[in-house]
Formats: sequence, structure tokens, C-alpha cells
Amino acid sequence: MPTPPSELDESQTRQRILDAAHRVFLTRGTAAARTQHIADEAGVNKALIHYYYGTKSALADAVFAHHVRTFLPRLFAILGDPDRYLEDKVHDVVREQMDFHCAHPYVAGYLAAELHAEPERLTRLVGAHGGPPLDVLARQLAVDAEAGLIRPISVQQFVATLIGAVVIPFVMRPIMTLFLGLEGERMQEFLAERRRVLPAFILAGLRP
Amino acid sequence: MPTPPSELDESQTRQRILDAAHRVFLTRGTAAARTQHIADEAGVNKALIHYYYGTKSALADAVFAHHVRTFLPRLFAILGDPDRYLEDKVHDVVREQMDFHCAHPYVAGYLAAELHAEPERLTRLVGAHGGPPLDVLARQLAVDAEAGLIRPISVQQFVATLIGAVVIPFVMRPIMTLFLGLEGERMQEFLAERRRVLPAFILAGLRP
DNA sequence: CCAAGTCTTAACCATACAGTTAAAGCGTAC
DNA sequence: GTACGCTTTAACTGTATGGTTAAGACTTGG
Repeated sequence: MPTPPSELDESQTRQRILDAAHRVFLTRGTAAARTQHIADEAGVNKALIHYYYGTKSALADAVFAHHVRTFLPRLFAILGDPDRYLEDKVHDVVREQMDFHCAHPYVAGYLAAELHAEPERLTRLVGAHGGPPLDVLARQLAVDAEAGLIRPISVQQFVATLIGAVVIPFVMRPIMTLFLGLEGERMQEFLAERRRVLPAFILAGLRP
Repeated sequence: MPTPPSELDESQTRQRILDAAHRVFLTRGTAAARTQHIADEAGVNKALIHYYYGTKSALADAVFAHHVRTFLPRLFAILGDPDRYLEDKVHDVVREQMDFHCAHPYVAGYLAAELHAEPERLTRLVGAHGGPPLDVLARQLAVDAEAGLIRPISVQQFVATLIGAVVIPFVMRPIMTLFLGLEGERMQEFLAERRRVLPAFILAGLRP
């Protein structure tokens, strides 16, 4: 039976290591991350990381899988909702994603970097299943197009454009900062403005 | 005076090393790239890489700087053109960027990954100058908005949305492939379709 | 042929890193 | 108080890697 030796029992320490791994992998990227950094960050030593998780790549896979399994589902939960109008979906996705990426600015860049470094890891870890259902959204777009409310557009094009528009400031932040003149405070204003402007832009793009 | 020992003179070998470095750094990323791979790819040995370029990071910086210095200028050459209508700019940017990224599918992901791994490198290598001029485009947007041709929008929002929409399929290709069901041939169709659909979507997004 | 520059060979060094191990410390439960 | 389990300490191994060096081979211009 487990015997907590201090105020930090086994599961808490396990979690602290995982949290530290999240921070280090997210900011440095898997290839450049060092297990020693993770140990320092967690306030433990390398031996304990090995004790709980075995190898670095197992830990890295856990972190990567976690973010893949939360990033897109959060998106598709809104887009796939059968009880929400298309217009509301656009507003909600933009708001939800902007909130999330402002709170966790490294996730988008991390995902892009990891996907680039080892594209196969995605299917290896989350399987080859087609992902969350887009049928609902597809039908919605078709119906609205039929009714003349929007121009016809494929789900893929719509989703890609929406994600791209929302995510780009976080994936290429340094480039945005430098070439669009968005240092420090200007970036905050830019993001606040984007929250307002983007839904209108996307919805206008759909209009017939 | 230079003495070419074979059909490959000094500058050619230098270039072959640089080309190999491009291939390796672009696909693996700087952190995971190995100088030995570059040597193998170039058909030379590590000693010669040192002979010409010194350190790995010097080579990596050269590759990174090259892509930064060609990626955005190519974009801004179109966007900043004073003798082109806004509508034409959108068409031209989409066409030009789609052509480029289809021909060089790793560049966008590489840039995103490198920017994430070491954001400071951008300003360190290309300086802190504000980048190519956006004044022309800004004025164009303002004038067209004044004339009631488009809704008012800031240059930053416009450019970010445009870049995001064009670049996202290449930056997050594995995610697009898996979750939008775009394996193999479907991706080609998707990109071909995007070429047609995107300019219309963006221009519709601008309409008042 | 000689000199100069290009390139290879085959080492080598120092370092960083992931992974491993053995022993002991230490708190809690019984 | 003792057994059990969490955790640390402090080493060590093996290997990968970046960087360096010295000697010589090859090619060509003069």
C-alpha cells in the first residue's frame, strides 16, 4: 500500500514531473529539451524521472499526445455541435481559441514544431481514425448554401481558413511582431482587435 | 589563385554543402539535425564542412536567414506594389504563395519550428528594422474603405489573415491530413481547390 | 616539376546527454 | 520499532556529437 512520506504523495510527484515536462517541452521543443531541465523544474532528480516514466521519449510522447488530444477536440466540440448556428460557431470558435492561445501562447508553436520534426508521431499516437466528426458542420454548410445564406464551400476549406486565421499570430509570433510592428503592447492590442474583427471577416467571407 | 582540382571547384563544393545543409535543416530542424547527415548528403566529410563554414550553428544561421530573407520579401513585393489593385494583390499573393509552398513544402513548417525553438534568432539575424514597407498597402486599404469598396480593416489584420489562410495547410499538414481526411491525393485536390476558393473568400471578407 | 589550393583520411578530444545502479535517508502505517 | 515505499545522492556507463588536427592525396597553373 502507498505510503506518503511527506505532504507530496506519489501521484502528486508524478504530476509535478509531468507538469515540468510540459513546461520544458513546450518552450524548448522535444529535440532541444534536456531531462535535467525537467528534473530541475520539477524539483526532483533524473533518477526519479526514470523511476516514474522510463525514457525521455515516453514522457515527450505523453506531453505531445495530451496537447493533440485537447487542442482539436476543443475546436471540434464547437464546430460539431448540432445545436448551434453556423454564425454562432464562428463567433464561439474565435473567442474560445483566442482565449486559449492567449492563456497558453506556446501550444500552437509547439504543435507546429513537433509536427514538423516528426510528422508520423501524430498517427502513431492518436491512431489513424479520421478524427472527430465533421459531418454535422458539412451538412450545415450545405444546407445554408442551398438556402442561399452563404456561398457553397467545403468543410475542409472552411475549417482550414478558420484555424489558420486564428492560429497564425501564435505560430509565427516573432515574424508578426517584427514585420507587422507588433512589439509588446501593440501585440496585445492587435489580439484584442482580432477577437472583434475576425468573426465578422470570416462570416463576410461566407456571404453569397 | 584558386585551383580547381576536379570538375567541382571550390565554390561548387561550398554550394553543395550549403544545399545539403538546406535539405537536412529543413526536414529535421536545426536541433535534431546532425552535421554528419549534412556531410553525407553533400558527399563530403565533416572536416570539409568545418573547413568552409566553421560551426554547425553558423551554417544553421545561414540557412535560417536565407529563408527568412526570401519568404517574406516575396510576399511584400506583391503587397507593397504601388501599381497593383488590392483585388489583384490578393489573387497574386495566393497564387504565388501556393506555388511556392507546393514546390517547397517544408519551408513553412521549418520556419514555424525554428521561430518557436529560438524566437530571438529572428531579430539577431535580420536586425530590428521594421521590415518591408506596409504603408502602400495600408493607404490602399484606407482609400478603398473611404470609397466604400471595402470595410475598414487594419493592415496587420489583413496581412495576418491572408498569410494564415495560405500557410496553414503547410504548417500543420499532418493535422490537416488526419483530421480533415486529406490523405495523399485528397490533399492535392484540396490545395488545387484552395487556390481557386481562397481569393474569393478573402475578397468577400473585405466587402462592405 | 613545383607550388598552391582543394579535399580526404583517420584519427582524436571534450562534452553533453540519456539511461542505470546501489545505497541510504526518511516518513508513515502497522 | 520495523517493514514498506517514496525519494535522494552520487556515482557510473555508453554513446552521440561537435569540433579539431595532421598528414597526405589529388589536380591544376605556371
